[in-house]
Amino acid sequence: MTPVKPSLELLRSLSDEHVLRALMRAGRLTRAELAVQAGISKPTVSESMRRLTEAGLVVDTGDRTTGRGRIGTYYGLAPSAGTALAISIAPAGVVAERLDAHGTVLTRTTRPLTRPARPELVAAALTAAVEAVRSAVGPARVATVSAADPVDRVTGRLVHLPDAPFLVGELDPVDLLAAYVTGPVTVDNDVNWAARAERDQGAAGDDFAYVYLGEGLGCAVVSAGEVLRGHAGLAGEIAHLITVGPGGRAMPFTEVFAALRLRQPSSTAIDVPALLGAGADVLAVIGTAVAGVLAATVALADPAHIVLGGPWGSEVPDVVGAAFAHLPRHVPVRPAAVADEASLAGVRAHALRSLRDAIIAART
Amino acid sequence: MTPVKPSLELLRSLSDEHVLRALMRAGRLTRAELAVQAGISKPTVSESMRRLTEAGLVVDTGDRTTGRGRIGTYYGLAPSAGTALAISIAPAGVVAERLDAHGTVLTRTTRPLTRPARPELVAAALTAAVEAVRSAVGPARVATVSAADPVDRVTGRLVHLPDAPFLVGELDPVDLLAAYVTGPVTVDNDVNWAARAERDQGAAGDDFAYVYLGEGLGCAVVSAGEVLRGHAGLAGEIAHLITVGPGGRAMPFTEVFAALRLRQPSSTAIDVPALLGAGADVLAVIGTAVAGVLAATVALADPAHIVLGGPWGSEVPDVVGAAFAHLPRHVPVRPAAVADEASLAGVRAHALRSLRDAIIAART
DNA sequence: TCTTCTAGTAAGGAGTCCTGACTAGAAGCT
DNA sequence: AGCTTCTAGTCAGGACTCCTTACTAGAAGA
Repeated sequence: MTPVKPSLELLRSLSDEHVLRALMRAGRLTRAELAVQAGISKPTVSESMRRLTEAGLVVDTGDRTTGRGRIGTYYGLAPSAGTALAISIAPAGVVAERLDAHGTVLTRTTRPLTRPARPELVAAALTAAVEAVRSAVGPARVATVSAADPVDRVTGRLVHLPDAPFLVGELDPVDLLAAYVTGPVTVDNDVNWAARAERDQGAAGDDFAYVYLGEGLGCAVVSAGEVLRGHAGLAGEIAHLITVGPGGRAMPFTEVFAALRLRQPSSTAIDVPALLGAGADVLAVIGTAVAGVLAATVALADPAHIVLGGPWGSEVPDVVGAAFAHLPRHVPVRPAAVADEASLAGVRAHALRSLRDAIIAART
Repeated sequence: MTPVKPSLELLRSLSDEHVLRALMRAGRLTRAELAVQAGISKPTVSESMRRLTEAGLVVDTGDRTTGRGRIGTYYGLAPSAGTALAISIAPAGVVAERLDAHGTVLTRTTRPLTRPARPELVAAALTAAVEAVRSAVGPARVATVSAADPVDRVTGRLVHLPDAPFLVGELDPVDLLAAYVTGPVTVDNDVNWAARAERDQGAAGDDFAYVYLGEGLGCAVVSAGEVLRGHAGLAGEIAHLITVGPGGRAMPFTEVFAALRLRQPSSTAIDVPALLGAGADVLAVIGTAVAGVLAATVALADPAHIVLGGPWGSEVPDVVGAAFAHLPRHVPVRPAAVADEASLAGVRAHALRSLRDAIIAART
């Protein structure tokens, strides 16, 4: 709505941004190559390089071209330009990775967790993991965090919803990580990150829904390439969505598993092994219940198709698909394409984008 | 992701855009006032004005300042800069308005429709209405259309969904209006436009859901200020959402009204007068059914609150609110703030934005 | 050894924005 | 009435950015 003010400073800043982004993509380039990549004339690139090297963001890598003509000098991002933290917090443990602006994973560490998760132990594991991937060049610029619980959109804190299992527990990642990072800390739900990974890597397109079925139940709606977050960040928490239960009774999704006695003792978490070992009749009931959830998703969000992920979500697409096909409006159901550390993949991609933006913005 | 190429042309274009937008906001301004409004120096404004008057987008309005110092000349957008069409197509009739770039309604006409709507009659009424608001200065640049049926996101055609009433019928507004407009024709569902009007004018915020309850059933989810459209544009078509019916049975929303015998004869449209005259027990069932829909909306989209609109939606917030309050996750329910021609209000706002963008883009 | 080719720099031109000074012209004050 | 004050718009000059063209340095190939 309000376009930026026209000024010569804007032009200069855009030139620098083009040069930096080209270097981020390619790793190292000569001035001549940069001119081609960035679509800018050689003299202008030279001017920009002078500014960026002075600012300490770009350095001569020492490498030289070998070819016909005069040897060229390769330039690349300075190591001190900054790194990003990509972190995943799940009931099984904490994973922390440090990335540079090219997207390379520099360090990685994991810290197991015991169950049930106790807040102070989770916090300690998180801090320890971050300490372990510390680097010599100084603090990271940005951090991106995936958590296996609902996340408050504004504060980034983990939230406990009624009748949903609290897998990770009371935690404030923004507060814990503030000391290790100079820029923004982004926190979101693991299902949302997995959906973003599916969008980026799978052939999922820009409008689909990702339904996660594990101990907890979650859903991410991707519309026009963006994950729907909602007012408080609790979009996709489908535990209370009303669907078809045993005997055709209407009941909240989570209570279907209570009615089928598929919950873990003294918890609202689903007993996944028991579910996977259940008989065909029980699975049919589950299929119908999931199909009801899918019907709601299709009615409200109109996805091109639905991706099923999670420990048991990837095991039941046929049962669910069969029940779903009976409904008047249905769309294809397919298992997730990104299976291995799906949410961490989404976190990495965001951390990289966020780091690059931070570096671009850093040059005053 | 890909920033624009830095060039002096970019600067010039930005200056012109600032000047044009200031003129659109204020109506008429002197060069000195423009310099202040647009945040640009006086000589630069003069240069920009020279270009824009040459392009025919800006004219001397003939007015002069009266004040202490030298008299100034007021400049304004040229009438030939362009106009926009704002159109609403509902079962009751077609409304067409012509707006200028300041948002003033220049002409307005309505064409009644007989029921049930027949496609060729609707098309004729639409064409007649557009002809009636024709202006002497030439064709409109853009058109924005609201239709009381689901709209295909890509083609703009009206779509008939199973078990939903087809109120307007087979119609291709983009094709019909192409002859009257040089720029884009935007078509969307009336509920989506009403939700946008609610966002702009009411105190609805940027994350809410608008549930429309009339002869047809609709819902618009506004997230981060944007209306969720979905893959084919059919997001919010809640007729098949599974909810609680009579006797606690799970059934699609639309079938609740069939079970209660509240449908119009030989149609899936709801008999609104009968519904409003129904007894407390029937209303309680309806309240529970709507609450089930709201539960799905809250679970999937996490709105800050829910707005109820439509002929009978604004009559039942208490009944619905009571049933909704029993559910574990509920949010405030309120009637719509924009009651009168809500969707046309949303259409107008979009037509204005679209026209302004088209004018900005027009200056090559 | 000479030619060919390429990386990087230098020089000059075009274009844009800004500041500050200047002119024209009307309103208000004495 | 005449002077002062104030404002709209223009002019001149400076700073800056980008581009094209030409040039230099230096290595590989013939």
